Parts: sequence; structure tokens; C-alpha cells
Amino acid sequence: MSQPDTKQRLLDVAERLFATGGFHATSLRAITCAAEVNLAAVNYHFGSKEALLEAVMARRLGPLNVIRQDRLEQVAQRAVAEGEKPDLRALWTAFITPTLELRRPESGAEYFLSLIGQVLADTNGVLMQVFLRQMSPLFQRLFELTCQALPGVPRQTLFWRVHFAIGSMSHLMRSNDRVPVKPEGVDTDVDIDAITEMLLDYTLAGLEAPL
Amino acid sequence: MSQPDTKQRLLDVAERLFATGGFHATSLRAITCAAEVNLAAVNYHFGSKEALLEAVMARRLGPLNVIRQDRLEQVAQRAVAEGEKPDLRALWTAFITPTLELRRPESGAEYFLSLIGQVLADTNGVLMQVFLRQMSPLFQRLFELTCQALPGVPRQTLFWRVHFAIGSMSHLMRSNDRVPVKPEGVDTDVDIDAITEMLLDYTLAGLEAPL
DNA sequence: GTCTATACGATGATAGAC
DNA sequence: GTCTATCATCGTATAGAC
Repeated sequence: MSQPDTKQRLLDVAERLFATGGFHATSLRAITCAAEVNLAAVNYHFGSKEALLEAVMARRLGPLNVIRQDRLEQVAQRAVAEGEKPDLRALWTAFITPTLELRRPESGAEYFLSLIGQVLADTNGVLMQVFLRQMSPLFQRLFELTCQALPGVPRQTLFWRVHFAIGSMSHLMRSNDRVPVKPEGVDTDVDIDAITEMLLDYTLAGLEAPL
Repeated sequence: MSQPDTKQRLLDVAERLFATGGFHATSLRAITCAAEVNLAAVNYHFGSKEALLEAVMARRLGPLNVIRQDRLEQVAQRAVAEGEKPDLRALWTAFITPTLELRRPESGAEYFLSLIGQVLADTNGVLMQVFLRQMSPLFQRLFELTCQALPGVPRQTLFWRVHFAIGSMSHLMRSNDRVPVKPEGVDTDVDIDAITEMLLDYTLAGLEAPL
């Protein structure tokens, strides 16, 4: 390998350009030019433009999902140990916190979240299928534990409420800095911890809503 | 005009193909072929592919926003007349109900919602800007009335909660039939009235969540 | 194995004849 | 208003240099 970091450079540049300019609007020529590699390098190393995006996602999603799964199981085991229902707030904290942590500039994944937000929205795309294959076990587990935590709410109802919660979260991920409407007297530039707590309060109240 | 309904046919076909196949994946050649018009007709009548989508959106969004704005003002005026705060449930019913009504096959706009969901997700796109310009007054008004209905919650907090609510709603719009994960014992094919009520319960609980 | 140069078909857009 | 012809650019594929 004369250029040992060609793949790495492609992943980094693609993540940034896809996130800032959009997947479809970003050409392979723009990526390979910015990464200072040949155009054909993408197809050689990854196979296609879609496969490149898939690799960009997998690189971050893999470790992230391990963390979320671990923290989810910790909450589940604590519930078993204490012989009680899983703690709802702990459950959703385990799911939300590691995700929003990526918004911190120090994480090195500042562009990743808005990228995921885009993919999550592309209902018809193949990318969605790829993403879901990675996420499906986590979603299933989160749903089951939420059902255990809220035995009073019908599964059917909880399914849709979890669906709504995912919607809020993905919408937040997508709105990196640009928030649709900024009314007077509102500062949209709040820190991550504050937003995380607001999302948690909102989501928990929704999940526990009276029937 | 030898073909007086060329524009109309283009709008109808484009709405259907954009919604089912995705905006980027649908070529102008596929649209003009299905509509049985010449390829250049799109650029003649609308100017560009993006402008065509904009026209498709505006055709439905205009009347819909008039309805939503009217119903919002009805709630506001009732509050003034009774000298009380606006009713929160009535407020969000006015916003959500006319929208989800479009999911009914009889509405003739069955493809529209998933199209809007796509646009709402394309954070970086020009389409988003177009959409927001149409929606911004409605969002502003909904936010202000929500603030009036919940004077105990800080504007800053309510801003984000409204943001989360919009996220749930757009996520629901996007998932026309295809829901990411279907756990056991859950029927995802519920009727619109039931889903509307579940979304309302969820959203209201979130907006009113304790601090 | 890795990179380069080059070519192919399809796309969105446009100019000009009718 | 409608059509044909043509353009630059896109994602992709491949042959050949190192």
C-alpha cells in the first residue's frame, strides 16, 4: 500500500461532505478531489457510492450500538437483581445519552449525526434497509424493556409511542444547528446536556401519558 | 394550448413517482414518459426538477395551511372570548388532524404525506427552505399559542418541546406503511383516527411534562 | 494489491426549429 | 407550446502501469 490511509481519508472526507452537502448532492468527484485520491479509488475500495456511505455509517454505528446495548442490559440486569420493573428513565437515558454525546466537537464524529438523520428520513432508500439491519436488535430490545417498564400501557399503544420517540430523536439529530423557526426570546444554541435532559423529560412524559 | 392539462398531468404523475420512488431516484424521463409528454415540458412549464417538486408541494400545502391556520385561529378566538388560556388539546388537534386526514385514500393526496416527510428530512436541501417559507407563519403561531396555553413552562423549553413534537409528526408522515421494526403481537395497520389520538396523547403529555 | 487514465450510459438542463 | 438535438456532469466499469 503506497497510500496506506486512502480508505481512511475517503471515509473522513465522505462523512463530512455527505453530512454538510447531502448524500445525493455530493459527487464522488468532489470527494476524491478533496481527499486527493483518484476517482476510481471509491469503487475499488468500497464498490459504489452507496457502499461508501454504508462504510461511513458502520464505522461509527458499530461501536455506538455496542455501548447502547451494554447500557441497556445494565439497566435490565439491575431490574432483575432488584426484582423490580426496569427503570424507564434509566432505559431511555441509556439509549439517548450515548447518541447525543456524538454532537460534542471532541467526539470527532460531529458530522455523523446529521448524516444518520438524513438516512433515517430516506424511507424508500436502500440505505434505510442497511441502517435498520444494524439497528433492529437494539430497537427490539428497547421496545421490550419499555413494555416491561410500563405494564399498564398496551403493547400496541407503546409501539406507536416508541415510534414517536424515535421520531423526535431523529429530528433532533437532523437539526444540527439549523432550526426551522427561531422565535423571539429563544436561544437555539443550548448545550448538549440541557437538550438531552429536555428530550428525556419530553419522551418519558409521552411514553407514560394517561390513556 | 393543444394539451391543456399537460401541467396537471405532470403534477399528478410527479407526486406519485416522487413519493413512491424518492425524489432523486426518479428521473424526469420516467415522469414525462408516464405522463405522455415531452421531456422538455418539465423545464418549460416549471423551470427545473426542483421547481416541479416545489409546485407539487405548493398545490397541496396551500389549501392545507389555510385550513390549519383557520382552525388555529378559531381556538385562539374562543380563548379570547372566554377570557381564558387557549385549550392545548384543541390547539394541537387543529394542527395534527387536517394533516393526517390526507392519509385517507379518499383525500386524493395519498402520496403527498410521504413526500413531505422526505422533504422535511432533507436538511441541507433547497426544498427545505421552500417548505419552511410556506410553513413558518403557521409554526410561529402554533408556538406562540402553545406558550400562552402553558404559561408555567419557559419559552426556551417549550421551543424544544414543539421541535420534538414536529419530529414525531414528520416521522409518522414518513412511515406511510413501512414501519422500521414490527415486534410480535403488534398490528401496525391501525386506522388513522386511532393513530391521531395516540399522537395527540403522546404530544400533549410531552408538552406538559413536569420540569 | 493499489492506483491511474479513460471511456460508457444515463441524467438534468438548454437552445433553436416549428 | 411542443419537439429534437445537444451539452456538461453524474456514477460506474475496465484496462493497464507500478
